[in-house]
Amino acid sequence: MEQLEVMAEHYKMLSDKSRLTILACLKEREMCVCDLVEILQSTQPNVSQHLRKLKAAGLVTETRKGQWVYYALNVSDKPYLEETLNYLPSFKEKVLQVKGIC
Amino acid sequence: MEQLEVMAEHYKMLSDKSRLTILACLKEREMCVCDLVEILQSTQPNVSQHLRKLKAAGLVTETRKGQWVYYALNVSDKPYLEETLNYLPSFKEKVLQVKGIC
DNA sequence: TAAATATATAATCAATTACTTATATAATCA
DNA sequence: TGATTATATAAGTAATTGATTATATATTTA
Repeated sequence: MEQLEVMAEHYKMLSDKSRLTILACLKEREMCVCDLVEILQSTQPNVSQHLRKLKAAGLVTETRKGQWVYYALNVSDKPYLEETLNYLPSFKEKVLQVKGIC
Repeated sequence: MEQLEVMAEHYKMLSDKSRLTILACLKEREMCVCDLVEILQSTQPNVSQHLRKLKAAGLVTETRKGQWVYYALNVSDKPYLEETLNYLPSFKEKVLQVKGIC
């Protein structure tokens, strides 16, 4: 797939409020699904499906840790994404609030 | 509308290959619809509709010059877009090729 | 091993999307 | 003024999207 198509696919990942929120949270630290369900105030399948898309597009990586699956941001090789994500509003506070729930 | 929603809407404008191409061209200079139809190898209504969306989202401005309507990039007040658009491949050559057709 | 917890997947559905074709509007020119 | 050129709008359509509900899988713990 050519460069513009890849970029378009990546930007599509940023074109949804839920996914932007997920990415903003993952900027703070890696998080498990239930953390994100809590922050997004959404359902587990909904969050899982957004994470699946982000993973398929290569924007996040997945690591199972026992019962939990942690997702981490993976944009260091995509500078046009990394830069633009720096402009997302901070979710530091909300991320701190769910710290330790899981 | 809140910040994340606005950003999501803007990124949605970048999530389509045709619109990314249009934006890459407008980085070079303002262009009329028929210029862009030529470069995109698409139809006039198709290009017009993409431009309408870009205009509605505030990413381009429109100026009629006689018979032609010129569109120009309008992202200087959206730094998270301006930066990321710098990573688009250059369309300088293709833009030069259509110069003077209209 | 059975129950509980965390996550993934599948099916469904309403809404949105990009494109096409046809037509309307606007400006220029003969 | 009528024809031509440039652009916009509208209607139709197939494909995609995000969300929901139901169910399956995987891991831990009692």
